[in-house]
Amino acid sequence: MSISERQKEERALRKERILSGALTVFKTKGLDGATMDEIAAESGFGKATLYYYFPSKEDVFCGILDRGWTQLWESLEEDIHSDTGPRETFINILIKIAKKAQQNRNEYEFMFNAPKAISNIDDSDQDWKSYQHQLYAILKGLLDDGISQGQFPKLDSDLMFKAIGGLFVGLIFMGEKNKDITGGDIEKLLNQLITDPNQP
Amino acid sequence: MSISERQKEERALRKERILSGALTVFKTKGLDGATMDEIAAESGFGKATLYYYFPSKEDVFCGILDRGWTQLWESLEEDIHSDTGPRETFINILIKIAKKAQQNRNEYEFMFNAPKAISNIDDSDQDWKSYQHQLYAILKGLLDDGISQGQFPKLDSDLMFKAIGGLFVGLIFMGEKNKDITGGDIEKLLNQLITDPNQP
DNA sequence: TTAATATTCGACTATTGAGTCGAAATTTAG
DNA sequence: CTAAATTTCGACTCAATAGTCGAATATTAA
Repeated sequence: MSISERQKEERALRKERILSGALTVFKTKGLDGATMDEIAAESGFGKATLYYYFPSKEDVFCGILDRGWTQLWESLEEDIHSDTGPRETFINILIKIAKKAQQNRNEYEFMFNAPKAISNIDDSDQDWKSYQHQLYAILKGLLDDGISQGQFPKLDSDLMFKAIGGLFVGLIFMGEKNKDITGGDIEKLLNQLITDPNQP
Repeated sequence: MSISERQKEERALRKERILSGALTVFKTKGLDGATMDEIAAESGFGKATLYYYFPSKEDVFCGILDRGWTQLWESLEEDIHSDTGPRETFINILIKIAKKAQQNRNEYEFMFNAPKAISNIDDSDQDWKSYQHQLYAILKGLLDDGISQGQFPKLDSDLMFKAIGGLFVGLIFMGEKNKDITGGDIEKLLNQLITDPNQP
């Protein structure tokens, strides 16, 4: 008579609920401004209950990142393993991330910005970090291949990666306005700004 | 027998010392992680002395931003008022900022990233904010002009501004490596990535 | 029904850190 | 030299908040 499947699911659902509440509070109050009391109130539990599901505030925090990066990674796998050329794959992935980021802006803003604001004892033994690194490695690889195949301007790929990464983050997250950027906009921008030397 | 000129200067110097110490602590501990005790220790004063020079922690914080944005603004004025075309002026300014950012990386990282981490009662009555806005307005204007003169790709200038802003920040601040990007690199990247339709 | 198990929670504790206080040391000016 | 003004500071207060405790409630399984 161990825990039933349904019990597991409900527990997971409650965890989700807490993570959502936490995200809301983090968004409005910032990482340190958010208190466990507020998160508890927002998610509809007593504070002590939070600690029944998560051992610490930091674990709530990492829970959000884990969920986000895992989901993102999974949703990208088909694109990653497609057999289109590096340039197309690269751009497809960026567009897909952009779309997901627009649908869940708070979550993605958190995923992309929050980690910088930590200096804790997380010697990269966090799940989300491995997903993040894998994704970055894939993108870097596509960029390298694309450059060597002449599909991108011939530039140092590290530099290019930084530039595109920054460009991308700026595009999605900069500015208060929520005038939605369409997938088309992003595609156009990427194609305009990252010129393909083969297409004159 | 009011305060002498020398006294004023020394006081300003002590303030500088405190700001530098604060910057060091902010860099290692983060905005909220940094304590006034640490800042005091780092800058070589007792804590109470800090409060003799700055009324609150937030004022220390804003002091750094004020100093940074004011200096940056002043150092850019000649470029802003030069009579080169919009594209060239635009790129010159970016290159200049990049160079300054490399010389004072901590300060500039703080200037560009820290403000996001605040949600306080600073209804834009801060000096630094006005300098920041002015600078952004100038850049936006140059971009608009450049686009209408056909010196940039024909794209929505808001979008373009976000993209270039992000690209720039990514280029300077992303990645842990401190392999210095040369001014030449940046110029090359800007010219490669932001293609000039007139130069085929 | 009943006992074990799982879940919930408000009140409490313990720590941390911003800002204050009043007194001491130093500098200035006459 | 002396008194006023300036500068310095360690010790203290006080509020905020992460995390704990033990008891209460709800659910499950037999």
